[in-house]
Amino acid sequence: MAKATSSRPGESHAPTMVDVALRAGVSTMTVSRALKEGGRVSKATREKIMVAVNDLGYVLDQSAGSLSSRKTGFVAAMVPSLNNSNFADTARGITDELESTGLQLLLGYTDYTVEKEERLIEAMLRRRPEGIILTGGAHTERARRLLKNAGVPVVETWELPAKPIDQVVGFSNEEAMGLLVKTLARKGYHKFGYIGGTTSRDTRGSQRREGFVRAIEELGLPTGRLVSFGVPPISIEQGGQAVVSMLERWPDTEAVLCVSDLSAFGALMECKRRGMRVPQDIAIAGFGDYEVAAFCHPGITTVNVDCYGIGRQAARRLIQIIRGGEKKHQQEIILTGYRVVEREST
Amino acid sequence: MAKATSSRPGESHAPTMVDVALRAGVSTMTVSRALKEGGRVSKATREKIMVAVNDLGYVLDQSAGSLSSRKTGFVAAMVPSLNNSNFADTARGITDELESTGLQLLLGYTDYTVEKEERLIEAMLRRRPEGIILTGGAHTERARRLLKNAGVPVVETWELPAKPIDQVVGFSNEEAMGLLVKTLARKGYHKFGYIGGTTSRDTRGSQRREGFVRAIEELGLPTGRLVSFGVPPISIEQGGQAVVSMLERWPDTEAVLCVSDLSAFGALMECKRRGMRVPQDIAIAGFGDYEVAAFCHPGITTVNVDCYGIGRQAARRLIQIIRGGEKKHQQEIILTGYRVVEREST
DNA sequence: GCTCCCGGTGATATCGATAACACTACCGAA
DNA sequence: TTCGGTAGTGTTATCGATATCACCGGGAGC
Repeated sequence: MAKATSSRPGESHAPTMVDVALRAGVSTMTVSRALKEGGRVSKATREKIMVAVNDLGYVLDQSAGSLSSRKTGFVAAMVPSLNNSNFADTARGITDELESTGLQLLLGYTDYTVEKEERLIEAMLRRRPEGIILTGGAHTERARRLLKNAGVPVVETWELPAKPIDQVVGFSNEEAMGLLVKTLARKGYHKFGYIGGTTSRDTRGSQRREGFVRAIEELGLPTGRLVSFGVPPISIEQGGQAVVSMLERWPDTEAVLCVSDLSAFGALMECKRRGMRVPQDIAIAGFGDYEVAAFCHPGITTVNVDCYGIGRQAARRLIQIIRGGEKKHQQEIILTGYRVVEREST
Repeated sequence: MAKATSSRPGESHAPTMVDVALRAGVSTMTVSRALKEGGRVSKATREKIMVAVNDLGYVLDQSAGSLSSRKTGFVAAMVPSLNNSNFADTARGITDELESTGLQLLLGYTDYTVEKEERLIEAMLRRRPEGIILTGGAHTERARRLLKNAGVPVVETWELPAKPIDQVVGFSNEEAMGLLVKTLARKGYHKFGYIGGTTSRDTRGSQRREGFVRAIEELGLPTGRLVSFGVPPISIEQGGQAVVSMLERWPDTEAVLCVSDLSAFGALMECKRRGMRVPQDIAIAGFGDYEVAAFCHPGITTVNVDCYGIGRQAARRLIQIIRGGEKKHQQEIILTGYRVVEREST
């Protein structure tokens, strides 16, 4: 019999499992089992319990549950920004993959800084997540230490870090941008310019820029046409301003590659506003294959990245490790695809 | 003295407060106080404790903390979609407002359905959030019951529900769309068309449509030019397809109003692709003032909504209630602003 | 007929923190 | 001197669930 440590009739605090157990005439342990997936409880008992649960409007308290089971059911994920549709897709991929597993996402955004990321990691770790998903491979030393101590699987995404913490799901931004350059060079473009943000906060942006520079050098094309404008993530408006600056300094530029589709779109609109023909007068390409790139006029050539897939695969890998119970799991590096999408802007 | 219920040397599970207390030579209670904001602990003791915390790499376990303090520090928020920059802004507003308070956001997306919202609410309630933020006023009966039982403050946002659950932070979508119609009518447009999604899943979309219809009727303008296309949220591509359908059925339409800027952008691009001049041949307006509307060419006339402010104010109101400890708080309805932004597309 | 095993259930001991209260110095005011 | 007040600390009792082990009855296998 369950102990009668229940609510006094007058007071109405939220019902607990004890209340349910009393009402159904069973022990709390049986209630606990009935509310779980694989709980071995007879059909009759389960029904009694469900009736009691509905009558009382009982909702399981997972805070208490996680304490005793030592499983919180949380997965923490950090993205640079919630407003970037690429990362929003990744977040959606994570959520969708987690949905069937009963794991819940703790989502935070770092605003593209490792300092905020560090604080966020610390806050998240207080919730004892069973796995952690990060964007990129740049972290503070302290963040690395915290993650190591936490002893939970970590997935870095969207890049191929030189010194991975644990798991990786991503692609080489450098190679992807290099592929874009080569694709356009093959079409006959010769004088390439690059538009990106000013600082190195956005490591993916820096890698794309490096990929651009290296590809240009390898192909023996004119170098040096690099415009840095605005703190990442560089906006549509800043893309427009940057292309103006590009044309002032190097008016004969034939093709402008941008760190993202948003800046490319801004550049495109600014060129059209100035009466330039795209791609006849100037070709423009972006990165990320945002929806706007496909449906603006002319459509923007870009690099499509499997954002949603990155999220799903990162989550899937975490689930494997968490549910697999591998004590010492293998490091795994999962490459995700990308491809150049050629449209009318080049 | 603290009891010595600590880890055996060989095994290395994560350190607990007991480990810290032992190492610092104090009780766990003192450690707990030292790690809290307003904890009254002597400077010397706090320093000893901090040394121990760093040595051990200790991180507070909030799961355990919330159980005993009966405060989880969670706020749950549900938005229709993570990929919509308007809602992303709201989510950012919530996060930013919560940041300084130590409250943490549990974010979920409903995919524009009340059924998924209901499941999400149930899942969130298991985490015992101290407050809940919803988008819109349409919920299942069961969801309403769950929320009532939970006994925590609830904020509905982005609309003015006819039957509010508790707090409200939003505006009238109907009036906002009506204002847009009247503004354009004043410029001389006469034959108005409307483009929106097919179902009523998107209640804000339905309200905007109603606002459109009512304004047209009040002004005595030609009615009936309504195109429904695609399941909300209607995409850029669908906006383009919808405007084609509009022009086929009512070729003399002078101004097309769209449920959102994305569909307006799609419509705009499709018109340009077909060689139409905007606004001379056809005027186009959207809703939401997305970044793309401001920087595409021509810029799209739209209704600016304070998305970020909705998030901040919703969170602020929750914090007031939570921290204020008002047992029976007042219902409050906070109106957020909107304004028509006229650009070249009309 | 006797084990053995297994489905179904209950009792007990935690999980890791904090609330609440108790206690000790030590201060200044009456 | 005595008393109240306060800063700093410790002790104890939970918070609400679940892991674990124990127990019981009945069918299968010999």
